[in-house]
Amino acid sequence: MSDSYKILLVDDEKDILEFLSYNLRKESFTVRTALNGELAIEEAKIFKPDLIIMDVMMPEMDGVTACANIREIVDLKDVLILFLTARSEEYSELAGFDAGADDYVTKPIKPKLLISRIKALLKRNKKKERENSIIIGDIEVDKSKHLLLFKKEELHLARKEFNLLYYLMSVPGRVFTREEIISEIWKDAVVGDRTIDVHVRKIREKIGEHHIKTIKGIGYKFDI
Amino acid sequence: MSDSYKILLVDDEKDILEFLSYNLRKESFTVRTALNGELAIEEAKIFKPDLIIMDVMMPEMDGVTACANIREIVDLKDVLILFLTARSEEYSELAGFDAGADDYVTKPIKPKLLISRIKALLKRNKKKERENSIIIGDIEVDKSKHLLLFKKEELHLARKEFNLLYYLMSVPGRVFTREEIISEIWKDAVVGDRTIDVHVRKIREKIGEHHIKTIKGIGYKFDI
DNA sequence: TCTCTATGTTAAGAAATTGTTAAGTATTGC
DNA sequence: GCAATACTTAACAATTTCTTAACATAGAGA
Repeated sequence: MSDSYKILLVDDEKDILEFLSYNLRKESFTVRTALNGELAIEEAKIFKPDLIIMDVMMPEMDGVTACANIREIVDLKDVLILFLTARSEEYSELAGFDAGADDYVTKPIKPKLLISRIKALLKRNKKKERENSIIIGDIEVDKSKHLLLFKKEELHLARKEFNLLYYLMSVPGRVFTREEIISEIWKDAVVGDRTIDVHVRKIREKIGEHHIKTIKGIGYKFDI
Repeated sequence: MSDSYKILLVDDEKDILEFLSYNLRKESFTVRTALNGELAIEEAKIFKPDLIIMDVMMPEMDGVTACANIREIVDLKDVLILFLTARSEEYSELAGFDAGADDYVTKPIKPKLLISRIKALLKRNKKKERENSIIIGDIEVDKSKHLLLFKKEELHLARKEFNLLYYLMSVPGRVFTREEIISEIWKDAVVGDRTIDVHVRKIREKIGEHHIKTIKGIGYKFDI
């Protein structure tokens, strides 16, 4: 998996924390631990993990309560939460899902299974998040929102401009020929020679000159 | 559970279908069955179940493929899907979640466990559905009460206006195309070009101009 | 350096899209 | 069935987007 996901482990048994930490770090996750729900919340606020793996039964504050509390925190409301439960605790499962858990795994824990579950969870989540959005340097384009953020400022691009920028940014650094651009943005329509240039100019007006480079005789490319 | 949820059972072994049907009907679920993925899709289109319980390994079309296909069907994209897998098929689990499964249960099946899982799933889902109140900034819409609070003041929106606003607010910031809006609000009916605009205008009259943004050439979006 | 060609720039107006209004049609509740 | 409300349409206005044409400029190769 790409750039090291952060996982917060929460269990009151140190043996389990160590055992899981070892296995997760071996998979190159970044791991931190907490001994109960209360500590977990404090740690989560600072650590901002991608995933919290938490035992349901814990002293001080149990997993379900902790989970519900975490969901109230704006910064953490999208964090993934996976519960560990003893095989018999069927009740927990229900309560856990109600509190907003994303998955649960029954003890005794098989590391291999747990890791495949974790990867599945992270993958599902990633897919949702990044479907339409391209972020490069200080430029972010989101197709589903038709949004261009340039230095965190929202700018408006007309449809053709937006599609053109999005197309160029889809493979940064790659040169797109004029023919490719026309067949992507204008489909079958016939347009004059200067049309692309004018659109490029308008984009450059908004995000600066240097991001879209002209490759004379060939086409254009997006560069950082 | 309230008014009899509909469950579609899919397995190539008739014994299992009968065994599960019996147990589920005892819990007063409405049950139908299918013998493979292909038949399941056909049945699901008509039956519109709340939940599909499907074996991963099946002839004709396996569960994962069927699941992926079902997720493509608009009417069925929110149906719950629970997989049955042999204990050893760890692979299936991964593939299943990828294809959009909501849960899975390993064989051999313990009816009691399965039913508690089913209830948990349905409960989770119901909770989501019932949370049909959206609060964004000083605007609150509650679908079940057909209520619009704007700056704590109760305003009246006609049905189409309400549905349109609610739809746009369901994913704030996301642009909904005119086609999407029409197929959501008008279903199959054919309406003229200006109809949407007129409704948008009426909503804007009530909640102000800037919340619903026009993205020329694409559609509309709700923004804070 | 000169020349040729590809691209940059500008402004104008054509084209496309949406906004607005009012009137006509349909639906709903009583 | 009537009145009131909701919804749709059509005509036209307003706005934005897109393209073009004319000319300017830059860069590669002779």
